[in-house]
Amino acid sequence: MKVPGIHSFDCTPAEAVRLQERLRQRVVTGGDPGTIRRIAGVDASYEKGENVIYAVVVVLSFPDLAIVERVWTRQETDFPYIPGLLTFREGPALVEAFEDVESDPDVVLFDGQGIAHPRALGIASHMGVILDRPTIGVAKKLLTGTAADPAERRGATSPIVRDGVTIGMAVRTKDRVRPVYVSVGHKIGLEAAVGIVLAADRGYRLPEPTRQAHLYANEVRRTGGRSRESLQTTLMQE
DNA sequence: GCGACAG
DNA sequence: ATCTTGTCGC
Repeated sequence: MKVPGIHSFDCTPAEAVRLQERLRQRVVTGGDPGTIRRIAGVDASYEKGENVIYAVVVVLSFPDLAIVERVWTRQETDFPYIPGLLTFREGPALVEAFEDVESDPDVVLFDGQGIAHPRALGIASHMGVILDRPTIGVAKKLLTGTAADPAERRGATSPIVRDGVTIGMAVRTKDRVRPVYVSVGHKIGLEAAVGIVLAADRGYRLPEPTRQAHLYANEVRRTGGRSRESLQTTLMQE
């Protein structure tokens, strides 16, 4: 994929906050991707004590959700994990991974927040602006705002509210299992985002794109991308 | 000042 | 995110 370099990630935490406040104005919080044929999931994994990050992008067909492409990258990071500044830690590696993606995903799911963020620019929104394509944030925990617990049945929802404004939706993707927190990333509305997350879920807490990305990220970290399953992708990158 | 705090 | 086995419950 062509990823137009919008800005540099080389900055201090204070500069990062200012950049977020500027970029938030470029986020489009409405719309609908239309017919979806390809949906991608993104995730990152780390080497325990070192500053090494493995970032992956997994593209699946939709609505059948069969894996059609998997890309991974290994990169060193300097930026520490700071709540609210996750993109500055994982962004560089993610951009590198996306540059190797050959498919053309209609929407991308991220492991983290979209606009349900202190400055309305979680990793899904930020990357959405960088990639200029529809994105959705699917987080396992809230960063800001509050939400009542959704009914226990799969499909139940409850709005994530902050200052009286709905910034996302707690979504029960599996009966009696903790909900995931969905928020608009870029170029999509909340209703469409929730519908896509549920349509991309196959009975696990996490929707397939994100779940597969998580599994793959751990696989390449533990095997150095040399496992049998990823041999083909590995050879293509070498 | 104190507590909270995506991955 | 990562370090880690079995175990209780649907």
